Amino acid sequence: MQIEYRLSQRKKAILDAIVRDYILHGEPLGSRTVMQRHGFTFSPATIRNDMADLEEVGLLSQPHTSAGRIPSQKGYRFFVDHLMQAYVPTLEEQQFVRRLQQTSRAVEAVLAQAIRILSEATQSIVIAETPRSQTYSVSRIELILIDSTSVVLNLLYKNGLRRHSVLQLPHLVTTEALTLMTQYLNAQLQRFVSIDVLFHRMVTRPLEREVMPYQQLLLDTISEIYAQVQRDEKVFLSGTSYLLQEPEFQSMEEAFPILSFLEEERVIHELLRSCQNNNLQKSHNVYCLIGYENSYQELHKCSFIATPYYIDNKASGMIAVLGPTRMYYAKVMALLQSVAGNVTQSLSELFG
Amino acid sequence: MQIEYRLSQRKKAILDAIVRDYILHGEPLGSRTVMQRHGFTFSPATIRNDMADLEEVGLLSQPHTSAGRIPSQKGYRFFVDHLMQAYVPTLEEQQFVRRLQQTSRAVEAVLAQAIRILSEATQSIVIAETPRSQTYSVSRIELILIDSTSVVLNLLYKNGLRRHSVLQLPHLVTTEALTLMTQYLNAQLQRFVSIDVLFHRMVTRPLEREVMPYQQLLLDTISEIYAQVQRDEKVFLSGTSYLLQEPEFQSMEEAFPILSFLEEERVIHELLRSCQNNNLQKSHNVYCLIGYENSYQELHKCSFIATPYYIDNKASGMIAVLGPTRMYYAKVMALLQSVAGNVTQSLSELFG
DNA sequence: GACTAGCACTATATCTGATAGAGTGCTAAT
DNA sequence: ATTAGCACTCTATCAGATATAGTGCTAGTC
Repeated sequence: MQIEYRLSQRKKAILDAIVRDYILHGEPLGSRTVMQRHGFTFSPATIRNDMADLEEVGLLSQPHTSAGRIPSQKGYRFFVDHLMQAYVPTLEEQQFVRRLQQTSRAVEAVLAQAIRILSEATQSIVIAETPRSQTYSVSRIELILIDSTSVVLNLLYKNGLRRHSVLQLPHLVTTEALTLMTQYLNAQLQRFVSIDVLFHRMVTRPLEREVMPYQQLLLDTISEIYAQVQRDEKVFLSGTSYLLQEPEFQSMEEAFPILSFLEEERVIHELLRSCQNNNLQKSHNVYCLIGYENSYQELHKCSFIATPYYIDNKASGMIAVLGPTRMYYAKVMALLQSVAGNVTQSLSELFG
Repeated sequence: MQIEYRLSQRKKAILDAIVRDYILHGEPLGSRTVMQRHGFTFSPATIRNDMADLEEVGLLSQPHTSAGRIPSQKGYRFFVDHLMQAYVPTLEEQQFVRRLQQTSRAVEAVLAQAIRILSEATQSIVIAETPRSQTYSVSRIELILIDSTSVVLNLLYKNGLRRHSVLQLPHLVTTEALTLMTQYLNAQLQRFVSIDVLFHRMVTRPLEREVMPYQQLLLDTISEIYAQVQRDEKVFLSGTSYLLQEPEFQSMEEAFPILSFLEEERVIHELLRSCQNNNLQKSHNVYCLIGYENSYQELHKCSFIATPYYIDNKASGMIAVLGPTRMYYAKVMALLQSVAGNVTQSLSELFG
């Protein structure tokens, strides 16, 4: 992705000016305008020549012959990688984003509020996922019988957090069976460290002889636990309607596929996960997919900026901004990081 | 709302034809077209005169002088109330809608699937709310201590359902305190029947002397229980992007306010509840708000069709379809009722 | 009196051509 | 290497012409 271009300082300056200006105004830039608006001392003709060169290497493009130039997707990429200056949020923005501080006690509520704030601040679509189950590693499982088919599942995490929930089992359970299962599951957990691994082992391999009588019950239980741990994995969306305010998405042919795409929770999940799984390079400390770099065809006219939030020093889930490729990258990246930082902090207080 | 018009049979037939045709094709109808497409034996001139009369009483309108007529919102209302024939779903539709039958065990999953099916079948936005807390009436509360600050809350409902959840209390609790509280709460519940009433009494009036030592704990507990019961009240949305496929919502000025409106969960809740609260007249057995009849200004160009689903013979929550006023009312109403019926059935099996 | 044929009238949509404006590319001069 | 100048190109916009779809009204018919 990172292509090297040998560009003169002047060409870089021109490209930089065009990208910044286009992001702001959304209109193709002619050579005269570039000169006037950005205080260049060369003549328009010089700029024209440079622009022609920049177009040749694919960093700029022209909607039609007699229009000005606009950045190509490669142009945005070069800008983000080599030209972009960090954005310093205004005081208002800082305060606005910091409203997250005093928060409620549920992870979901923190995230819901965070994406709302961020989508309002950036006037873009914001996506977040709840913490992935792998990130809290379970240190102990406790099962407490409350009636013949319900048990309290008490998960103790390495980070000190504990979470209770109630399992509804399909069979009758006895206290003895439960005690045995608890011991067995904890012993297994010691060996295999994570619920995910444990679950997959238990459903694919035969069980030890001593617990064979409880085989069905045990499998049901671990499945319920696993489901419980997975169930909470949700996706939050905010600000989808902002997309319609962008001039490039005014017409329904452009907007419809994207809004449809966002209705598929499963796919959004995939997208959020793909960043970390594919070991994507970070730009300015965030994951950044510009246009075609995104493997989802529906998002080829969008840019996607994502960064994780942390629980217990582990990247636990993603927060992402989705907007047109003509996006105020510097600002979005700054505010996104700021909000993700606040989320990390809120959650660590919550789990501390 | 129900205005009486004295219309000749012929005028009714013409209005009926125009509304049905416009719903299908979306284009204004001229007198000739009405005659040809709907097999009228009168001449266009006659139809023209009738159309002029229908316009005069406000049932039709004309986009501009030399265009055909389209139904006004009053026209749709008259159509729905007096002209519309019930729609009989095709076999495919019946099968499609019936896919809900084999369902999962969670209320949320049933609703999520139901609105997805319905929005696909009607190609419209569909909204549903989770069952309102009042509708399950709680017959007994059980509290079981599992560690010093967590208790299992076991709610037994009159309909036989039981729901477990875990409360996280802000203070330490002892077994004795818990026993006392359980007794007290159940006694109160006997008197005041519903959790809502009980909660509101407890927070607004002084407590009995015998439980005064536990005042704070008791208030925290009832608040947590109430919050627990309320927390589940969510809104599900499906098919928002279908709105953009309607010709009347192609331009972002039209579509944006509606999509923004739908991002406010709170307001949707209000809307869904307002139907039953305001004791709205039903048309064809469903609630139906056409255009301006809706009190939310953002929805003045939409029609809203809603019907409750039932748990334990009580209307427990709403399912609704939102679309343009130019909506295939008969079909939407039929499919909506069919899906709502299936939801009622699925939930009653779940709770049986 | 209810209906209809005929016609003048009107508004929109669509096409055409003309014009202005913005911007380019190229050439020749500095 | 840079720039001034100029011919060229494409788009947007406007005016005018035309076709089309529809109406309303009048006068005549059953």
